[in-house]
Amino acid sequence: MAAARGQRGGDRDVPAAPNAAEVTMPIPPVSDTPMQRARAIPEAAVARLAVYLRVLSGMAEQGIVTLSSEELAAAAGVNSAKLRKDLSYIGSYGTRGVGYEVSVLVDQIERILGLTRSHSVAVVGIGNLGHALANYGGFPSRGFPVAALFDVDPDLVGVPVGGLPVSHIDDIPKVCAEREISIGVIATPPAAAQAVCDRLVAGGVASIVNFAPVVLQVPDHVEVRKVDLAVELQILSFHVARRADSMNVNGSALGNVDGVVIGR
Amino acid sequence: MAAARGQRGGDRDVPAAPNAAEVTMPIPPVSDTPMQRARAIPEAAVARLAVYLRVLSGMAEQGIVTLSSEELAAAAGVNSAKLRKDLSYIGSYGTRGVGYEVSVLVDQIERILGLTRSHSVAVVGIGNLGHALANYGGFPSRGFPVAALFDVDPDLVGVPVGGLPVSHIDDIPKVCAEREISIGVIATPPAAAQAVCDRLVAGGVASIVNFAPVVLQVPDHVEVRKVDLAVELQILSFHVARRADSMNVNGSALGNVDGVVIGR
DNA sequence: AGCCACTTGTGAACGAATGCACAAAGTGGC
DNA sequence: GCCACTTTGTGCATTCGTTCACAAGTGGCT
Repeated sequence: MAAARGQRGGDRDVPAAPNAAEVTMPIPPVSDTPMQRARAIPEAAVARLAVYLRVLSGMAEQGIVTLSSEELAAAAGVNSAKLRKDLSYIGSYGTRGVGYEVSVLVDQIERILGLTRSHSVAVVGIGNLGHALANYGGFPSRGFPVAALFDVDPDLVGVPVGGLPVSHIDDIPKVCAEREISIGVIATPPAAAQAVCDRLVAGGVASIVNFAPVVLQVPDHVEVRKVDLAVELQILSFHVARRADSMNVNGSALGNVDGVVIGR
Repeated sequence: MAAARGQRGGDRDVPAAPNAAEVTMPIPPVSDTPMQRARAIPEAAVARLAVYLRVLSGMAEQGIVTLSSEELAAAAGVNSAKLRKDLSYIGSYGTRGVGYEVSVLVDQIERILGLTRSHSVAVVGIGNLGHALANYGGFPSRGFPVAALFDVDPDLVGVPVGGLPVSHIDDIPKVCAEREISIGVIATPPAAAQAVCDRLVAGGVASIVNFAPVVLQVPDHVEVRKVDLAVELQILSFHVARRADSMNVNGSALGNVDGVVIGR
């Protein structure tokens, strides 16, 4: 509804679909963390920081050295106050009257997001989606090398996909431990997802991205992020219905019979 | 951190990267909406309703007729109070002392989410991901028939993918209008995304799912949901870093040298 | 019929996230 | 060296979302 309307999450996010939560680090009355200022960064802000980082990388490539919160906010699709607040969670790296230096922000956001180390990723389920993920060049370049692939299909095991041979899902715990996988991506059919998840956890993986339309049950120390296209579509559907309703209510559905509105 | 820990959004909630917002329908002092009670349903609740719907469908297939909020909540990975509140937004369809009838809930959630009509989907960008989406059987069966495919590549135009011939992206506005596409899915490389988005909008599409890692600029009446794997990975990376930090702080990193923690 | 055990639906308290508005801090011009 | 201008960083009010806790209803049992 705001002027600068961006996108939502998925909540993500939530949503987008956000099971809200603070990322507070209780850190009892122990002194303060020596380096890494990093106190309580709201979950939502973390997601946005990742977006800022991408926008900033693009800016850096274009040779932009300095920019104001207003400019960055516009490019990231958020309002400038929110942007400044988000940045303030990670420290004070701007110069009043001037703005921010792109390279500094990039460095700091990378530091906070833990991108100074690289995190090996395992993809489980080499179907259409798994293939796409295994071949996608965007991750290795951003510090997320795909270091293991798994599938049940015996015909697929051993076959290299995107330069990496596929292993059998029974070997998930062993291989994950060996290759120090930190993030598991589940791209299997729904029925297999929970079993795969359990094996990933057994292999020491504590971070999972789940593309399967299932609610995974995991121990407390494991973090799951869900990506569910069906849910996204249904959320959009809801808003379509909402819009249609409001038109019917204040009468005069602007000439659209039912369904898609063509004009505006 | 709660006991029943589920997943987050992609807010996409957060998600994932959620630009929070109410779904309030101002509906001035006009009487009350005649049918469709549907007043202000929080964005986050809508995302969860979609999840409940999926869980409930599974239950229905298993022949479950009735269940309590507690049971459904457990299966959906949320706490039961939240679940009941979410359901209360759409009306009172439970029976005190007994619980909910699965089929009733399914019907009502489908009604609220606008799933009584089907919504035609267009997929733009028939690369690895686009292929996966075009072939994925999960959407048609849930009321989201894929009715158009687009790509720039002339070699691909005309070729049927998943039974549907690919059209050229220049024809997006025309084809979308003709086939009454209500949802566009962008699966192109980042550089092409904004142009594709503009054409979808020109074709009357007011709901977009964007897989390209770009912030799309759209007019106010268009709704964009972003699905960004890189962001998801970075959020997980953040939490990994957080966890590692806290271990170093209260001393005694349980025998892990640096990086992945194997035990627990 | 009356009581008991159970489960929903929701008011109200709490907590998190957003947006506003301004003081603080720096720059460049004169 | 001072002033006018710009832009950050943040306290505060507000809005949005989650959780608690309990009254109100329902079915089963005696």
